[in-house]
Amino acid sequence: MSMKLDGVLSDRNRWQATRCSIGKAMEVVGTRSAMLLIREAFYGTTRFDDFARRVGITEAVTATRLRELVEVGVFAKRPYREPGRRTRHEYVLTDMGRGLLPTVVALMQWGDTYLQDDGGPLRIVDDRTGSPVHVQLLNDTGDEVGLDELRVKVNR
Amino acid sequence: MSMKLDGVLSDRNRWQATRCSIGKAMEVVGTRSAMLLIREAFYGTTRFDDFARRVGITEAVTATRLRELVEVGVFAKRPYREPGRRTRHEYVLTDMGRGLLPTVVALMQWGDTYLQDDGGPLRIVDDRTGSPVHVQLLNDTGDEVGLDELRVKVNR
DNA sequence: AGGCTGACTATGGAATTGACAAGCCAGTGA
DNA sequence: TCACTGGCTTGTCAATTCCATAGTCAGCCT
Repeated sequence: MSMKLDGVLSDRNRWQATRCSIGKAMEVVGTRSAMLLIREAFYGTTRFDDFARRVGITEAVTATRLRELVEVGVFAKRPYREPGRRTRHEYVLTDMGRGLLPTVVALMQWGDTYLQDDGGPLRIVDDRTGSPVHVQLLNDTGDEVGLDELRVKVNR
Repeated sequence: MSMKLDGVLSDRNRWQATRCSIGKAMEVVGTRSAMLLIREAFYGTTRFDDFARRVGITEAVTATRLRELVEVGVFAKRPYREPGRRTRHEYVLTDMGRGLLPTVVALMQWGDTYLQDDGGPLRIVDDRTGSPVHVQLLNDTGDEVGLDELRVKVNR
């Protein structure tokens, strides 16, 4: 009922997950506001006020979080000018930010399944086929892999 | 460069994500300690002391977090008795907890790619084939779907 | 009876997160 | 020139998260 630990990892008392990517990731996007801002960006939002209003957090929190996320490279801040308007900045996801798509969809899928009575308010589908989209663990040949078939190895 | 919003959702100013599953999920597992405890459970840890020591958080935090996670149903607390020992409790992931596997692996994969210099310390492989495991967004026919091909619909 | 161990609980303090409210500033548009 | 607006910044306050240290408690072992 758990992953298999390989070689030197097999005695869990003899190693520490000091550089754990999960821990590092949580320090960057491990707040509600950060995750919701990223969700909102996936929905197409790019402007400060829209972020604050649509996510439902204060402008102060929005400013702080966006600044941090720009700093680590999840968002890029780009100048833009609507005709007859002065220059403003928009916040767009970088490659790094877009790399969070599986995480965000996985979280949403989990929330839909276990925290909502009715499967959740929204559904994500493939625009071409209309079929529902879900997050899965796959091996190289495209087969789904379950928890019991996972093995943790030391990299390299 | 973002998801498509369907029908009534298409004007992002006319609706609010009040029951957003991502927000709800983040309130349950949106702390570093919660996510690391769940990671640790995937590695096979079940006992209080082991959780605290291996994750590297204090016993106080461990107790609080495990209590909350048992309450929401991510962990189950089960009595066990080793021969010649008194009864203790172990913490095991429920179905709900195991449902977080894609989220945890997605986070790890993202951290490995964008927050580590060398791809991260650990690697998860399929125990049967030895091939690396990764998280992907798939439609019903098993084809990968990118951000631009996603459509958000109202559930019903 | 007394010690040991695993599993907590309690206390205090620092840092982070977030709400609410107010203020500021650079252009437009009138 | 003056109000307005989008886009922030600042200030205050409460709650949460985390660390460190110390203490408790049940029952098994001797």
